[in-house]
Amino acid sequence: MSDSDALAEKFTQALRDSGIRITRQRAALVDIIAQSEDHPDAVELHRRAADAVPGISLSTVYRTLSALEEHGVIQRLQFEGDTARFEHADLDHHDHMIDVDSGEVVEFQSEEIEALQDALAASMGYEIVHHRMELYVRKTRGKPKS
Amino acid sequence: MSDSDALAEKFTQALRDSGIRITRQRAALVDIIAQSEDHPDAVELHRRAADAVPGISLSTVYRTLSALEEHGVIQRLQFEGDTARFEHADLDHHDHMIDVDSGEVVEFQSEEIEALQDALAASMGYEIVHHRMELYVRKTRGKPKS
DNA sequence: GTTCATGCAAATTCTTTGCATACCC
DNA sequence: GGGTATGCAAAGAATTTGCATGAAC
Repeated sequence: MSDSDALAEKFTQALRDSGIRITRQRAALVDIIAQSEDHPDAVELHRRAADAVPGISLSTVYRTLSALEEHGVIQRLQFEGDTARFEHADLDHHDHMIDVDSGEVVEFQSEEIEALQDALAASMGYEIVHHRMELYVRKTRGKPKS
Repeated sequence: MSDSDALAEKFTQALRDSGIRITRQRAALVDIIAQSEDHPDAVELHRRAADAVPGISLSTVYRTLSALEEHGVIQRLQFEGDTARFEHADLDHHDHMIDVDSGEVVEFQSEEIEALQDALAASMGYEIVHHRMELYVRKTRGKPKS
C-alpha cells in the first residue's frame, strides 16, 4: 500500500510544484493511477474515481488525464483498434506485449533493443525523443522449441 | 511507372483470387496505393481517388481500405495523435521514424532489433504475430556528438 | 475574494452502417 | 440476372469544448 501512496505523493508534489490546483477529483485520479497495475482507459478510470468522488464527470477525467500526461505523471497508450489506455509514468521505461488471444498486456524492457534504436536513429541524423514498441503475441503452443 | 503497375497488378490479382469484386473504385484505390510513396490517410486517399473516379464516396474509401487491409494489401498505421494512415504492404517489413518537428515519416528496418524481439518474446513463452515500432525523433543539432 | 476547475450538454472528429440503387461477374 | 458494392445520410464511439457555477489557494 505505502508503495503506491509514495508514488501518489510524488505525483501530487510534482503537480503542486507546477502550479496546478489539487482538487478532490485530481487527487482521487492520482491515487487511482498510482495504485493501478493494469492499463485502464478513461471510462474505467471514471468508474473507479466515482467511488471516491461521486458525481465526477467524464470530461473532468479526460481533462485531468491530459494534464497528468503533460506533467509527465502518466503515459498514454494506444493499442491497435482500442481506445486510449493509461499507466503511471514510473522510473523505468518499458514497452508492451499484447496477447492477441486474451488481450492481456505484459510489460517488458530490453536495453539491447533501446541501444540499437538509439544507434540507428543517430546513424540517420536523429535523436529519439520517445518511442513506442508493441509486440502483438500469442502463447507458444506446447513446449518452447527444443 | 511499371514498378507500381506491377505492384497494383499483384494486389488486384490477390483480391480477384479471394473472390472480391474489382470495381472502378477499388481498382483506382489499388493503383493509388501502389503508387504512393507517402503515408496518406483516408481523406487524402479519397481526394486522390476522386480524380480517377469522380463522385467516389468517403464511405467507399473506408470500406475499401478495410477490405485491402484484411487481404494483406495494405498496412494501417496509427501514429500518435493522428488519424489512421495507410501504406501498401510491400515485401519487406519496416518500421517508422516520425520527425516530431516536421511530421516527416522515415522508414527503416533493423534485423538485429527484430531478432531481439523474437528472442525476447520466445523467452516469455510467446511468439510474435506482428509488431509496431515507432521512433519519435528530432534532427540532431550541429554535428553528431564527437 | 480571485481565479481556476468542474459538470453538463453540445460540438467535433474519425469511422462505421442501413438502405435503396447501380454495377461487376 | 443475381448478388455484391456504392452513395448518401445518419449513426456511433471517443474525445474535446463553451459556459455558468463551485471550489481551491
